[in-house]
Amino acid sequence: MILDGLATRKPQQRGALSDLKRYVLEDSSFVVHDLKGNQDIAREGDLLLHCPLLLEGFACCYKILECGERQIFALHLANDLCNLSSLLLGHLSHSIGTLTPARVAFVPHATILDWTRHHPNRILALWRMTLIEAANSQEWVVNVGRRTAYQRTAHLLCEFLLRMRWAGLAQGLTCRMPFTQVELGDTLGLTAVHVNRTLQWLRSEKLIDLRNETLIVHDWPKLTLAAGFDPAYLHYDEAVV
Amino acid sequence: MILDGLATRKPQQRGALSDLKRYVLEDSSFVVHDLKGNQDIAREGDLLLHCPLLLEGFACCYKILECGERQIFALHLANDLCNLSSLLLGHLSHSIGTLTPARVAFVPHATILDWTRHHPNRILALWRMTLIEAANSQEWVVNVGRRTAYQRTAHLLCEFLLRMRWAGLAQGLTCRMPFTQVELGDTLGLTAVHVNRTLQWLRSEKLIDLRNETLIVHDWPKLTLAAGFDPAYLHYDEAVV
DNA sequence: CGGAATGTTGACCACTGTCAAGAGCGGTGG
DNA sequence: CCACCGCTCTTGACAGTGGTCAACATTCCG
Repeated sequence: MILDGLATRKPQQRGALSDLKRYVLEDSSFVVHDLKGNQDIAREGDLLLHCPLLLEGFACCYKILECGERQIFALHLANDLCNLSSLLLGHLSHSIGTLTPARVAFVPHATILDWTRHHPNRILALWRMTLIEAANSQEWVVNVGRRTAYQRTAHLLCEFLLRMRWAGLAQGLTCRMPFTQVELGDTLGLTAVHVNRTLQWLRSEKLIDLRNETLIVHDWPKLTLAAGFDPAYLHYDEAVV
Repeated sequence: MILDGLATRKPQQRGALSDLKRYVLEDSSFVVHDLKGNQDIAREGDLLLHCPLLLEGFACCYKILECGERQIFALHLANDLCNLSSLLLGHLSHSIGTLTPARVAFVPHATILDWTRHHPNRILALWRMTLIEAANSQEWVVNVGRRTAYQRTAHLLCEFLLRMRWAGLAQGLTCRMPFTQVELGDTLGLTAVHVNRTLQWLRSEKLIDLRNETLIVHDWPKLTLAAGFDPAYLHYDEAVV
């Protein structure tokens, strides 16, 4: 049943990521930065020696094209590890930036590697996390490649609400969503003007409300239907949280 | 320099994947299937107990929408391991299918896990491989989200030729590319009709030729320029091949 | 040789982008 | 406290990229 995903879930620590987070916070080798909105955490081409762990706020992964256009392909909520690829891959092939004021812990690679030492399962947990991110990007290709603006926008809202709920950051069908329409456009592969039109359409259909940085879903079943949303790709049950 | 990526490379075995392949072929626990074109290797929702290793031919990862449209988000050449996610993630969130007649070895998860036993670096090599795939999907989001049909098509051709070269499957600026325009459309998020128009445009600009299942690039610098192609996201230097 | 799949072309259309102007809103400084 | 400025949202007119549909050509293959 399509409502399954909305089943109440304990937002508490339940997996490897919270364990890693505890480990990191005990160690004192990380640095915390308070950033404003719209600031880069890391840039394409950078050679990172630490992984950004988002403690508060919202961040995203993006690329900028020659022509100056931006495409966001991943949103990060509080508690997300924003980039694990630098652990193994060398130069970043994308940028990472904040969308709102944010608090970011820069965790040295060495700390993460220490945490995995003698615990093969922990490596697998991190690997699993990157696999889930890959599945997310793949769904996003489908979204941008084959869905209309209306479906695509609905899809983003479904995904966002669900992730916020899982993170314990939603109340019922309501959650904070403090992004400008330009930022939503950069995520959806649309212009801000068209995001505006699409949101109004979704509102006029009584599916959602998105105002004052707050998302309210009025009709989850219809929204998921309109979006063609199937949360399987989020692999929540297997997530490391 | 943008031509760097074209530097001649030894296509031979040079990394973990060839090592894994050798290991697998010595073991006899895998099964080889000969498939026709357009056949599924695995379907969304399947619970795999083995990883498909493509020995010959071309395959792809894709999803089908409710409306029946297909989006391909990854192409696989001979020697590619088509899906590592089943090793850690349970039910497949996408389908895998052949594009041409193909020979596929189904390698039991256990065999792969055996191969990693006592070799932590091998786990990292596989993990790195999945990270590179994730970077590929991310670039593809940018492609589909922000580039025009013309740029996007040029980009696919750049990526494809480069990967074929690295796999030792190209001669100079020529390689096999036996896909229908419908399949290219499913990859590019375009209709077959528009793929046709776009390819003709690229041909009229003397950048490429794509006929008889053969891709010929006439002007690599102009093609990469038109595409805004930067091969960094392919992480070739770090690939496990 | 004949039928199916694929490629090609043209006419037409609509989804989404572009441009421009104005409204609302919050922050800052005089 | 008010004026002003900048950012975001909103709206409308218009344009163009890419989709749809349909017919026909070509290639492939049994």
